[in-house]
Amino acid sequence: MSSITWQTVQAEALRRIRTREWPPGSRIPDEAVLAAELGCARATVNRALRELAEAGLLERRRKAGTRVPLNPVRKATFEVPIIRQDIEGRGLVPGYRLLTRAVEPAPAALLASLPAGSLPPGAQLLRLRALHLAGDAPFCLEERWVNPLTAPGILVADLDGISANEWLVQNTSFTGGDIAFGATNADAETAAALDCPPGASLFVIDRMTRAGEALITSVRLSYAPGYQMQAVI
Amino acid sequence: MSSITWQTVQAEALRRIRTREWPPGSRIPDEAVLAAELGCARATVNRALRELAEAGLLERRRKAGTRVPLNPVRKATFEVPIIRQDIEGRGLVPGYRLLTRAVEPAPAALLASLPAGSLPPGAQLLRLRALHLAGDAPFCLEERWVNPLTAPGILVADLDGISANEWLVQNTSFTGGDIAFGATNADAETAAALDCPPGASLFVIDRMTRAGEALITSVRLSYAPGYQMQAVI
DNA sequence: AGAAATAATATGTATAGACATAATATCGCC
DNA sequence: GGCGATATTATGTCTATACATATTATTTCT
Repeated sequence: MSSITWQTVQAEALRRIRTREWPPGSRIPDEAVLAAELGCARATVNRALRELAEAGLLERRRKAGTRVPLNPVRKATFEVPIIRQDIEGRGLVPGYRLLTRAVEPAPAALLASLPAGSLPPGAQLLRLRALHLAGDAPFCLEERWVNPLTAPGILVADLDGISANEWLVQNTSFTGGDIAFGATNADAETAAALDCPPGASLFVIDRMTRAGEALITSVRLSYAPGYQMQAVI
Repeated sequence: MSSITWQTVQAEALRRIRTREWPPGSRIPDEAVLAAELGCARATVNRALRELAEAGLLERRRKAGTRVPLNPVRKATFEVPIIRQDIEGRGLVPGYRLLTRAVEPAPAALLASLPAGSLPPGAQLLRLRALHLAGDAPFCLEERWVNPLTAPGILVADLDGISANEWLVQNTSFTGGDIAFGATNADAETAAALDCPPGASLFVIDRMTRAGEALITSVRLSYAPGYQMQAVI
């Protein structure tokens, strides 16, 4: 029909940014002007530019207009797959083994890393250690604390066959959380579990999820040496 | 006025997903139905649900309707800051030191990791090794290959005071790339540069950016022990 | 001059209506 | 029953218009 889609407009805007027809730091024409120039409605231009702004390629402010940032802060998006799906996606057969299971008071190290109010004083948490396998090889060691108050049913759930993460995804509703990536040298216990030399460099994900203010679960995933996590820019 | 914004609709949809009023696997009401129920236009519902689908919390297909996925693949977005800004954001004073600079043929290891056509046969690349400092402490070792064909001017650029990354961001236009995170044990040379024990576990980012098919730059960033990268879910 | 009130303006968003598109369901035919 | 053509349907998108909102520019007042 009109053949001018928001994708068309977006591509054209991208082209002008990349060719420096719109140089870094400069202000670009108003939506209304672009709409007239490109022959489409302002809403179409709006959608195109809004998405570019969300991606960090433009900066928009009411009344001040739209500018090409001098130092674009590019945003990358990555998917946080369930480990089983991650393994399957690599063409391997996923396995899961629960190593230890206990109910313990929250350790000081965990309490220190949480904002106040995440846990009631003296809270008892479910502590899990489990190993994810890819084929016959260890893939990832999971060390997890679960708050039974926000994950009711976890204490009686059968976690021998299903990963706690999958149980939580299906049975709780989190409203937020954060995630951090890092690296650490394998300690003796971890090395034994992952069947790698002590001191080997492991990719580590620390993840915390909340329901409102309250902690649902905190987990550290230590991946076997060589693991890489991919993302697109 | 109407007071029903797309954010309102989105929040309500999120609530229904979280409370399992819309259980995993189920199909949710059509846009038109929701619009009537909530008292807004279909376009408003569309924007709310579209964003949830982009975040992985809903699955939408024409004619088939909208469903709550059984296994939501949550997507997390993180910002890829310029290292200098990363250091400043941690409240430290950034520093930069160019260690070595040479023009060499592309090494086999790099060629192997690139798709065919990324580089002409026998291409000469600029090889850089540089150290980023936070205060007086080493922060990150940068090992980079730059393709002068897609980064014209790089061979005569003054890279002693400015990071090659910043030069590239300001002087080239990339159309895509990919990024991978991993961990590795510090080799002797890297350990010396980062002032850490050999074998220490380092967080590593491998990043490649392209202009169309052609390589612009490939870089490995090895962060000093203890570095963590944060993201929000 | 400096501060406070006011006007102007670009983006942000809502709406109703229309058509496009992809996927599914149904019908007719062999 | 199986297959292919056709109808149906939910989402995807564009348009024109209107009003909201944040921010900047201007004017007015002291």
